[in-house]
Amino acid sequence: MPELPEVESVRRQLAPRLVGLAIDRVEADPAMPRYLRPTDAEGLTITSVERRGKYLVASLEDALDLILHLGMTGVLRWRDEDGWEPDAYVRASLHMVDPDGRPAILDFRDVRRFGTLAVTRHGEHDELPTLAALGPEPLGEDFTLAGFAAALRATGQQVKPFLLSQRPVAGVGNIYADEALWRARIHPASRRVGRARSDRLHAAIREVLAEAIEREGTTFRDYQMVNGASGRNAAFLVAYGQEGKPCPRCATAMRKTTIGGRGTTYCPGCQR
DNA sequence: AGCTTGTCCTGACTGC
DNA sequence: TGCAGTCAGGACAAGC
Repeated sequence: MPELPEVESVRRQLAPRLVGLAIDRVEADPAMPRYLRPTDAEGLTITSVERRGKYLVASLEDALDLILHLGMTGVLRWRDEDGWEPDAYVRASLHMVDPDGRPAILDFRDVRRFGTLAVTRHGEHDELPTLAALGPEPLGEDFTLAGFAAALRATGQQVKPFLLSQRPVAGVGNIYADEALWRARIHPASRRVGRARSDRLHAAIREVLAEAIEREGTTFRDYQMVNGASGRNAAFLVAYGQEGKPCPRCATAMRKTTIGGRGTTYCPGCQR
């Protein structure tokens, strides 16, 4: 499940090679309802490859954005490189030509079809409501203690589903929500998060995401980078997927439950 | 308007 | 061994 650290790791591998290339042709499964005008990218040069939350946003000539969301199982691979050959799960491909004249084909493999591929006018993301309403980048200066505290105070939602909504902060998914809430000692179902706990959660989100980026993401099952490598963060998880193991802080057995319809692992001993 | 629930999707896993 | 049922969770729409 690619979250911010996974998408950032992909972006860092992708950007140096992609910037400056022209997209000659886009092959995309026409049956995918979340693919919006992908062929509008044809003939246009990529000028930058940025990331907003879990979205990859490539700027194209003519003031267009090429937006890619990896969904649950999305992976990008260069055709016939690093041991990759396309299979039945490739839903879209970008056909380009490297500066040396060789074809460069980027395949988008997405087993569960939850991914998004869209071309929009630059900055006009109303067709992607979560992107349009996306909260601040957690590692940027717009993610402030006061703003985060105010957002938590204003909502009536449980704290974990609120984080997953992408509105208080961008890029936190199920893995890093569990990790950050554990680190901040906050119960994931809490509806009242005061300033002290809000500040702890703010710091915890930044820490778990920054550490995961350093380790190039968490590979639980599907996630891999553009060269096929796995992330190295899975061994450092203390909450997500750690049901039954002793809490590293208080030794209580980690418990799994469902909150907001999502599997949630937390420590009943020290997350209140 | 905002929160909650259900839906999509398909491979992996569980239990009989 | 085979097969049905369940689970996983991104975003988002429908329902309350």
